[in-house]
Amino acid sequence: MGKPVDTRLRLIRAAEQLFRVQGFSGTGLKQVTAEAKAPWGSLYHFFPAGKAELGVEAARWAGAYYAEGWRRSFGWSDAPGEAIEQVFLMEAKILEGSDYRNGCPIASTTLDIASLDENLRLACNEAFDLWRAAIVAGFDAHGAPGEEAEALAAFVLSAMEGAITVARAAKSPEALVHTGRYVREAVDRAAQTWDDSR
Amino acid sequence: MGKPVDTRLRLIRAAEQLFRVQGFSGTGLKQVTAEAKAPWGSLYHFFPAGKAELGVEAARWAGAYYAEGWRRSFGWSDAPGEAIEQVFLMEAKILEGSDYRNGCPIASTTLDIASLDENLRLACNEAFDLWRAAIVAGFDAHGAPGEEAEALAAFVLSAMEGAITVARAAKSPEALVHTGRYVREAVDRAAQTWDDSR
DNA sequence: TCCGTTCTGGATCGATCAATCTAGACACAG
DNA sequence: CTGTGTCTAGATTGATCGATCCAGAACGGA
Repeated sequence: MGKPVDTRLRLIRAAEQLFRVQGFSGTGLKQVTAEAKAPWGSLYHFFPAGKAELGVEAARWAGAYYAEGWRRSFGWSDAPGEAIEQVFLMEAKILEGSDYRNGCPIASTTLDIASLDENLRLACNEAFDLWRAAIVAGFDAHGAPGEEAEALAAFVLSAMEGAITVARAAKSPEALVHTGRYVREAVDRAAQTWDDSR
Repeated sequence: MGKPVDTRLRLIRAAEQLFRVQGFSGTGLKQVTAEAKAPWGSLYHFFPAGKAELGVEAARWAGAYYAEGWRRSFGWSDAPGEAIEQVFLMEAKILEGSDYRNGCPIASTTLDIASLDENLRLACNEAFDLWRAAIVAGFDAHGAPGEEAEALAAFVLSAMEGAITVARAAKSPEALVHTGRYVREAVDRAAQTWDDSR
């Protein structure tokens, strides 16, 4: 049982990485098996429904993995605004370190195929929702009212996704740096009204 | 000369519309010619370098077209923050009216191919830059300092692009509504410090 | 009118796509 | 040992991809 699960996970992770660079439609299944060093036959053994099923699993995996990253990030600072700005700056480092190839697999899958495949759209939405929930939890811990936490988290997530897109087109961290600063200010300003009963 | 220019433009606009829905890689050239009601041979007559050249022209067209939209939007209100929030709300209406298919052609092209084709990446960056410049001009008209106008415009553009992406995955205008409100507050707060010598 | 350029309309190509199918390797149960 | 189900390995398929090629229609100037 060690090998099979391993191969399945390697396929998912390879797909997720390729989707980040070149999107869902731009990624061939042969490329995925090559990247994962997995046999072609295994792909349809683990994902009988083919590419769409692999895409759903890749979205699920990315959703869970990066939600954990958001959760951890709130431990970086007592001020939620500062913690979130650090996420923007860290993302800028990741992009720079990959020559601006390493984007968001959920965003690229959403723009490629969310309008054509309802299952994939739902999987992408669930991933975004996990991230949004992780940000909401970070705000809740600082005593934010539920409604404001939800709206603010949607704003943080949207700003992050857009800044990554613009930064990749420009091959420059500027969009992430500037956006991170304004997002931080918005969060700080909102947090001033919360009763910080940590 | 009427017909040829017309066919060329129809191909560009058909490509731009299809890229919005299903991305660059997800769009076939045969689909473009069908949508444009243009003969297959004309495609390689007007765009000898093929799909990449068509993508560059589509990005250029969208860049110029929507830059004009940003410029007009600043006429909607004397307060730049309010004008920008209106753009977010109008975009929400556009998405709702197209069942969340009608996204941003530049964003989807960027995530699909910017890492693989340098010319297309530059074309996408130029489109984003035109939009950013249009927003900067709107801030300048209200007496914003140049450096702050640039940073704030990068933030506005990033937030808009990301909110569109998240809204499409969710098939809901919420991300655009919430993000628009926080962006408006950030712009209003910045604008208070400008000497409005209109 | 005639000629040359521009554009159209498809046939066609090799490559690549996602997907199917089968044969055998392998682990484990009895 | 034998039998059974899981996973591997890759050949193969039909469809579709982007791209090439060419014959001829349409147009405009001489």
